[in-house]
Amino acid sequence: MDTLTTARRSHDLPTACRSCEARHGGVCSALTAAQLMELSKHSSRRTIDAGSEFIGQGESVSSYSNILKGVVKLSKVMADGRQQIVGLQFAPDFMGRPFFEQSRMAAEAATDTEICVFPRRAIERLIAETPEFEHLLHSQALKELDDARDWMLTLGRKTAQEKVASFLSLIAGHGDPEAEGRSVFELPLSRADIADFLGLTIETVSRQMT
Amino acid sequence: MDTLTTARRSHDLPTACRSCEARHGGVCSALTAAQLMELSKHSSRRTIDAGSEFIGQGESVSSYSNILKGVVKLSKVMADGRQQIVGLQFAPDFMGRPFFEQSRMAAEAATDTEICVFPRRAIERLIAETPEFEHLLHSQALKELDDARDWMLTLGRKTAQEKVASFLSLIAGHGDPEAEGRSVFELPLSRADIADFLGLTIETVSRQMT
DNA sequence: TCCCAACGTTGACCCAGATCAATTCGTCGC
DNA sequence: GCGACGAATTGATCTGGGTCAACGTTGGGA
Repeated sequence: MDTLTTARRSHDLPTACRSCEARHGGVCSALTAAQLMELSKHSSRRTIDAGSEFIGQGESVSSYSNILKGVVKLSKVMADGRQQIVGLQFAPDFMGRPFFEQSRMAAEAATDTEICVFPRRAIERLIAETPEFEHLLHSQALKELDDARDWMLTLGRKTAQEKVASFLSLIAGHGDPEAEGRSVFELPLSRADIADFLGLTIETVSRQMT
Repeated sequence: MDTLTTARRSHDLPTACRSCEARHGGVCSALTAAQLMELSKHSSRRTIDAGSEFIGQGESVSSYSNILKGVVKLSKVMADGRQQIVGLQFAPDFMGRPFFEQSRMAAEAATDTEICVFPRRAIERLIAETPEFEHLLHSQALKELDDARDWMLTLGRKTAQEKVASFLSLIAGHGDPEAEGRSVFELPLSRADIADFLGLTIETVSRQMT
């Protein structure tokens, strides 16, 4: 794509989308300027503080969203309180389970997070009328499925030490590209979160880190 | 859909598809008779004996397939031999990772299995030209993702006893509908397979079953 | 400045499930 | 019918990681 086209296009873009990270890597990249304009009329930005849960397990949700900044934990809780994190999402991931209104897990901000929220109806219309949009959602779902299956191997067959190592390598892979090559990086999750992600206890995580 | 339409349509169908289970529940249901006819020219049936691996981990695959009968295990193996089953597929599931040629896991028939094999190219053309086809693939991917995440909770947080119970309930749910309500049903997997699925050893599985 | 609460680390002990080993069951070929 | 081999069960023992408890450390609020 040449710079001229990009420049002309961005002129027609909704203000909110002009400098949006999700505009390029995310699902919005499948949309025309006109579709973006229409969608942006019904969408809104929202910031979420670290630690606050914004979708509850079993809750019925009438919106989808894109992550613009931050890390989101997807987790499942059992009746007795045992918890397992089943996915981590980073910008510019799309959040929400297409074609199913009830959420089968909770979503909680692991760091301070910013999202762009779309009404369910608007997204479903776009899916129906723009095959390229569904294609991107499909690709993301396949990517998440690959990740989930890799993680099943970690959960089922690795030792505590290997689990922690796998976690660190996962985080390093999603880290700030500016920190690339650096030997120190920031952990977006607390020990308790890491434990829930790895199927361990916080004590074991702590011991393995030392 | 009325019976007349069905009857007329099935007249135009490729012989192989006439009595195919996957014709209705599976991805083929998104295709027109003409597309099916075209696809069937390049596709072939294949039977696989229980226990034989037909896609190796890391192998590059040039075909997709539909399961017509039987149960298929998807598994990941570590360098030292530790193995984890990361998915089970039943008729009429579609098998293969769209848009990615290299298989990240092995596929092995758990029971005697029959599949309908399609060349990669033919499927990718269909995806590109038939949004409804990609929609069904997308739906199946989302379903598999839901299953994988449920299983992560089982692997990470349940006791051996709960794992076995979850496994039995999973199998019962996919069982022969004719056996519905029956208190006895057949296990399509060996103890070793169950252990690999649950992240346990065969001894533990055996003890929990008693 | 000093609390206090949340988070993290460290230690002592224990148990679920792994490991190792022996035995039984089932089914196939002869 | 009879070995023989693989799958399943059963038993004895060991250990990785869970549990419980005490103790830093950090940071925000009065």
